[in-house]
Amino acid sequence: MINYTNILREHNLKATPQRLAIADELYKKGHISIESLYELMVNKFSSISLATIYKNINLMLENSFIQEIKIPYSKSVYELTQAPHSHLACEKCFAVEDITIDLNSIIDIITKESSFKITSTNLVLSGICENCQLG
Amino acid sequence: MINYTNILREHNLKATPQRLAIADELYKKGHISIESLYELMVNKFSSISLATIYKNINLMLENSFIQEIKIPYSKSVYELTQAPHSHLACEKCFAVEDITIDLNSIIDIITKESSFKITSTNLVLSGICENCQLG
DNA sequence: TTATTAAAGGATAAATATTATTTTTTATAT
DNA sequence: ATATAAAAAATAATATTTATCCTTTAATAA
Repeated sequence: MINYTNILREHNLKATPQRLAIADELYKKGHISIESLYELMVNKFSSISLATIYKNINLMLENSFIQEIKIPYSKSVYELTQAPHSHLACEKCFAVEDITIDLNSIIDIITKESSFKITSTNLVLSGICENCQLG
Repeated sequence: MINYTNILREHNLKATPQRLAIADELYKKGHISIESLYELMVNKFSSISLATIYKNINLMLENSFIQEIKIPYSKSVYELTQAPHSHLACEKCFAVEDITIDLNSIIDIITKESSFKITSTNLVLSGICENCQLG
């Protein structure tokens, strides 16, 4: 179990128990939606407010402690900030997996062909995950 | 000016004046958010209801007449359904451009390396558009 | 054409989702 | 240990999206 106290502080976020719990859930689950996170947090802090979830998610986003991943035909999920990577989104069970894909060649081509200056990439590949292919 | 009557009907959508106007705006603007679309439509149909916008957008999505594009740190925009393609999103002026990128090699690699069955791709490249680089 | 009918639009209420406000509590630096 | 700025809790307020109900209309066929 990782202690996120210092990592939170490095992102200018006070290390409150609620935030440590959010970080811990994000670490354990990998990707969580707002509503799932709220349900998980209520188990740990019975009196936690939904507003606290939103305020923390927004602050964590602003301070780049977490990232939002927008999924087609589904709700956004959030993850701890890591090295840039892409995502696999299962259309059946809505699970989200990380995947590292080298997009540099694509960026190079676009940079040469157009005048658009790319600063970040967001790639979500939708389909059916291994588990759902079996069932 | 394209007449979308038949195209709407092919998607099992009645060709009402409101829908023809929505199609026309999507064609002209390329990508529009819900609120922008509502503003544009009020100019043409002063008594149009916001619910009509939502109902039509949802129906058009269900019938694949349009697509939703989820943009990082911004609101979704909608476009007429075309051949699959990717998007360039300007972080400054929030304009969205279409761009055709061949992602087949990437899909092939993932298909070989993992058990995930990819059915569609969603790539949004964020950055600064040509216009905003000048200003 | 006109009549019929299922569907769409308008108005508005209701439900969800998100943000703001106020007071109480707490993490952190001194 | 104390002071203080920030966070949490408890709402209230907004914003966004969907549902409802009644009226109007597009599509179909006689």
